[in-house]
Amino acid sequence: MFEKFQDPSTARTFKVLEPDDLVTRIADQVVRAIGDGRLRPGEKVAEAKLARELGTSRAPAREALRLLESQGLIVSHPRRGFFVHAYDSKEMHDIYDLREVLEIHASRMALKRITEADLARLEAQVETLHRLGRAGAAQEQVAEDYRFHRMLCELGDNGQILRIFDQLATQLRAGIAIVGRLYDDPERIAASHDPLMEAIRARDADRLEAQLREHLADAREHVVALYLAASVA
Amino acid sequence: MFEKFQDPSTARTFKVLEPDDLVTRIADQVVRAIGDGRLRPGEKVAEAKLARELGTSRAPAREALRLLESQGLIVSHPRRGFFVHAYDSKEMHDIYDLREVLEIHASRMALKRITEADLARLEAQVETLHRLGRAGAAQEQVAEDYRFHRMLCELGDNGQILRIFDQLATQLRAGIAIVGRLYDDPERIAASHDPLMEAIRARDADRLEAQLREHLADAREHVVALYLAASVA
DNA sequence: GACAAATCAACTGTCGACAGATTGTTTTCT
DNA sequence: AGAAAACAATCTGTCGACAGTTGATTTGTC
Repeated sequence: MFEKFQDPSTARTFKVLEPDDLVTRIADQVVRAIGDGRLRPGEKVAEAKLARELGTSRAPAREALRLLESQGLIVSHPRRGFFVHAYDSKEMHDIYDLREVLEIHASRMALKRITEADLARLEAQVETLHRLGRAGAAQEQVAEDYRFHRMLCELGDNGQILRIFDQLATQLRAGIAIVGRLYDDPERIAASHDPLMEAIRARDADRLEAQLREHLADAREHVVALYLAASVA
Repeated sequence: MFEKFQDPSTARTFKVLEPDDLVTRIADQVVRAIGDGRLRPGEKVAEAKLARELGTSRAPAREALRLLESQGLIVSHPRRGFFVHAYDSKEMHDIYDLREVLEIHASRMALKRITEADLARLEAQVETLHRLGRAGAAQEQVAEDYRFHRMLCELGDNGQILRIFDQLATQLRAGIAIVGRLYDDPERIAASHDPLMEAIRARDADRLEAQLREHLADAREHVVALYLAASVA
């Protein structure tokens, strides 16, 4: 359900043909609905209604909701149904806190083994951010921003960390979309990645850690504030 | 499905009555089966067969497997079924690596706010470990060991980290049970927690970090080695 | 008019069924 | 005998159905 953030580095001649995975597609619909505000935090997501609207039976709809529940985006109350997780500020804070820890650890590992080719890919990604920044394409920039950070985690070469990163990313989507709509300065966002790249290029782990902390603290502030505003409104 | 590791600190007069959650109970059965070797890593877990044997319909069996999949204990190949995740040594290493990062971070946070009452609870838990060690009750000691580490994470007061810790714990159960059977010196295990407690009592974060690294490296070594032995055998 | 009981529509948990896919086995052909 | 093809058994993905709940609405009582 997360194609945008998936690994583009695996060089294959042919793409693996996924049998149309109904569950994944339904989950994707729900994530999207939450992302663009059709589903508000706290709102009920009835599996029966969801299935009816999508023209499927309840079984796959239910599975999709369970999947999202396991990622934290949905919560369920037995016999009562599924609801969009309404994060409070503490929870949003916790998510970013965890993200910070993971990303710093992964990137430290990454610096130990990063190749020139990896560096080039990261540079290219930052360049993409700048391009989207100049174009003012905030929505897409958010996705590419995540991709940059995901690449960094990937280079850390720990599958579990990558798995959790993706879970966090899913949870943050609710906030991301909002931020994407409201961020006023995409060029600043792009520019904020330059110091990270410098530290990476210099292979200076301590500097990178410091920069990441700053970078993420900034993102956290924006997302938390805007997410909460959207929840209440 | 994880009662043993759940938070015992929440003081309630009455326990919340969970409606008999079939899914949870089925998942628990599967975890247990993996834990005590009835299901081997890599083995197929057919939802149809599982449902038949448990006397339920396929729907809840399927959901239980999906749940475990989201925790990483089960993997699924579309249209082919579910299988017990056969971890390789790299994956086991990754799990412990992540666990180390999380636990160190959580316990650093914990030290900042730990109260005398918390300290007493931790001490009591270590005492339990010693008691079980002297009794040679390896199996139960493993569970209580986890509980100690979970308490530490809990004191870090980050719900996300706790959530991930539980996911990791589920994944490690496969290895845990084996270790529980094979560990030769439960008293040594218990004793290995003493230096941790000392660092905590002294509120010395750096010392605690060093001790945790050592402590976990030790556990990792045992679990990885024994898990792999069991997979091949 | 406010509150409690009765009513009702919609939903969840679970089930059994069916079509198509997959795997393992038997049969057929070379 | 060995490879290929046909077959059988089993399983997955999806569906529609039914009973028991839940939350909302209406009705009835003071």
